[in-house]
Amino acid sequence: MDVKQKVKLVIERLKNLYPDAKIALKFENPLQLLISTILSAQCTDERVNEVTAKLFQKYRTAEDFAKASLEELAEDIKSTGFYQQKAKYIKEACQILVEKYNGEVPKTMEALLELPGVARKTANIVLANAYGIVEGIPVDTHVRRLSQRIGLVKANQPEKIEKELMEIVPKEEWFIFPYLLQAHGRKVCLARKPKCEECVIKDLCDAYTSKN
DNA sequence: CTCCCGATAT
DNA sequence: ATATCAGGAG
Repeated sequence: MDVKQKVKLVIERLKNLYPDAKIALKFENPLQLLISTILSAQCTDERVNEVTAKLFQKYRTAEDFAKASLEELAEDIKSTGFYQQKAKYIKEACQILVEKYNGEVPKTMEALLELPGVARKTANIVLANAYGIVEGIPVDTHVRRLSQRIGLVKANQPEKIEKELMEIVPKEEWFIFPYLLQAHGRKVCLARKPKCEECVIKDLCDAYTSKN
């Protein structure tokens, strides 16, 4: 089957299965989304939401984070893992926001990529969910795993995977696509033990059809 | 490529 | 015990 046709069927079936698929991180403004997304590296969204519920009470503006004690900030985000790195990223990124962007989160890919701790995946998420600007497809661990298992892409590096996906996923689906794969990745197409028998797209999946 | 790194599932 | 969780920097 043509890979573009396959993508359309995958999207159609997953939309039907997960009609409410959307970002799982809780945020009230672009700054909160930026911080949450940085924290979400190698950590479940659920835990990030637990941490940010308290964090965003304590730190309300980019200035608050920029002025924060590194040790204290690290302690505040400890349970998300990689806490020393993430604390530095957040503090330094917010210092840049204060100095260059009047304390606001910039709206361009170029400006976002200059922030420490922010690469394409994080930038794509912030642009799309805070500003409605869809320039690409954020490739996280779920998007990568499912895209490879199903056989939508051949590449291994996130940036190459994103490029391949942008060529086969219709642009109007770029926004919803990663959330559909994330929902399916968390409920059915698990990393360690995928529940292939209850999967609604197993007939389209290379990993499944090659084993059965 | 390695390092950062706590919490949970298996 | 080990793999994995909305990654990114050096």
